[in-house]
Amino acid sequence: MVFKTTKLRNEILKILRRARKPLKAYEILEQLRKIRPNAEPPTVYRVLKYLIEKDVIHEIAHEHSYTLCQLGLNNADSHSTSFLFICNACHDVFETSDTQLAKPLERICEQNNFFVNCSTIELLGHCEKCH
Amino acid sequence: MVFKTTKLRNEILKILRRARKPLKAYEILEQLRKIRPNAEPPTVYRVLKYLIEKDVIHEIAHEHSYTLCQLGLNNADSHSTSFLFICNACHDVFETSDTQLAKPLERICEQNNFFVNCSTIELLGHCEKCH
DNA sequence: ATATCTTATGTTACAATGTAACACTTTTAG
DNA sequence: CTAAAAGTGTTACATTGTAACATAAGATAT
Repeated sequence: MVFKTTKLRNEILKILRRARKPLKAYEILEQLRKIRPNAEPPTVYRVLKYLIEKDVIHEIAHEHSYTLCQLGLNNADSHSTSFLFICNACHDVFETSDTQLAKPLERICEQNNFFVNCSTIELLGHCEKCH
Repeated sequence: MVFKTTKLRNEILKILRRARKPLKAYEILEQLRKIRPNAEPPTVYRVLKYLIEKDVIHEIAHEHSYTLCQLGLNNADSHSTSFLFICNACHDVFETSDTQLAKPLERICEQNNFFVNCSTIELLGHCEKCH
């Protein structure tokens, strides 16, 4: 699975990197239009889809937002699992990873005859500040 | 956390039960209109929100759909974790639960000072048929 | 190097999903 | 019984995402 870089993809990655937090597709579009004034939604969504497939970014489904995978690992490193903590109050998201969950998760999938692609797990609740 | 039943809520629960699969909000609305012809989106979304809070149904964020919690347990039973297997190909969803993940998940949350509400975990991949 | 094929992007138009705000009704608690 | 709270009706709209077709850029073979 080769990752092919293009001008547009780099621009969007740069926007996500600069943001230091998850962005919504239309927030990315807004930024992108500063350098590409006639950008439209499909421009953004197509790149997002590609970057998700390549495990470069995560979709945060519960928040309709997108963020760089903050960890050095990607899913080639199948011995770790990514967790996204999503605060229902302030909507902060932060990512961590753990190596001890991989085995049991693998077992659960096997038991259920399921073949996981992406084991980024979204946990909903409250962060320390909002608790 | 008391669950209060009403006519409307029961109607929507019945629709979800009959469906035997996750439904989208507008699919629920469509069904509901057969008995409540002037139902509107907020009617559905408000009930869904309530039922999610009460852990009676799950939102399947990656699919924009909603399903009855198929398991006898709810989150009062904090010793088990729900998993939703979502097939990226046929979009089938099925639920299972596991008791061995609860402890390590708890640890991860504690280590990150995070207070989980809902630990229903969506796993994306392919089901046996589509693999 | 050029014709061809594939991948990426531009563009238009729209579909699908979800919510704010206010009115009205029903239920609950004192 | 009355006031407050919870639930529902209704309108209007905001947000999120995509289909479909056109054009451009990059890769491949001869």
